[in-house]
Amino acid sequence: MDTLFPGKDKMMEQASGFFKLLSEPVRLRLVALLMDGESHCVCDLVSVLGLPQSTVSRHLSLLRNGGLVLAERQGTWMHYRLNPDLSDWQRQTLEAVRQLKATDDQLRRDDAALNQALCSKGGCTG
Amino acid sequence: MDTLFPGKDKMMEQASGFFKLLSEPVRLRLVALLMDGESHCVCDLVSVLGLPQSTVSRHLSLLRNGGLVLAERQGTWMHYRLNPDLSDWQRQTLEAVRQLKATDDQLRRDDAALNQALCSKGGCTG
DNA sequence: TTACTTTATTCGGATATGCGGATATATGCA
DNA sequence: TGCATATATCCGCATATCCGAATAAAGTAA
Repeated sequence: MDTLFPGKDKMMEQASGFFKLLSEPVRLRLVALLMDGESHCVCDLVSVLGLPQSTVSRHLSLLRNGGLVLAERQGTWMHYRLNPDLSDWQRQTLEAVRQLKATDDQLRRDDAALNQALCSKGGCTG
Repeated sequence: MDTLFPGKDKMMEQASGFFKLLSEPVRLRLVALLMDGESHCVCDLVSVLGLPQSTVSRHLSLLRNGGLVLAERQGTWMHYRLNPDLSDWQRQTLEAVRQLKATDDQLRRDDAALNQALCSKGGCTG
């Protein structure tokens, strides 16, 4: 079941579990990518991160399990997006991540790569 | 040297490392306690958390190593406090923790216990 | 059904993390 | 010096975490 927190108190567990989800570079990159408010399929995320599909899928599964993201099937594709119903302190933490994105090279590269990927698929300029 | 992040990219490492520090219940409780803006000796923190001194000291050492808290010797005692010079996104994250404190039973109990401990030492009502 | 695409899960192994008793260090004081 | 207090570190051990190739599962279309 991919634990990421076996059993502790209760709310503390939830709180530290939330931070634990963000404490892994791949997951932090994924969350940062999903902060554009859109849904994205696993394949796009895989191509942006440049990591094995199993790795990305596993981390997405953990994020989903922790309630940070939602998943929705659309045909063959699974689309992930941020969970809009987070608690206040969780939302505020994600705002901190948004601020981090402004200065972190890796996260900015990821963002650019995602836009690039979406362009070559759908056509960009709207 | 107590790793808590062996070697990765760079800023990402710092960012996820920051969240990793908060992802451990004991450390989260410590950070929450130190958010009163005061310095506290290890012994007080030990008595509040009700955990072995070695455990508390080890976690404080990790927090210090990660730049989240500062330590200052005062005679026999070592006083820990939050590092006031954090980056914006880090400060915002701590604000989220402050919000969490408002609703988390464990963290509130800790706060009460700390005040209690300080009272029986120094005299309270000031 | 078969073939193909996308995603999820399994598996073994390397590494990281947390624990807490025991011990080492540091400081203060007589 | 010797003793007491406070803190840091060491140590072995249990558990958690991560990786990524391989495989399974789910959907689509012929």
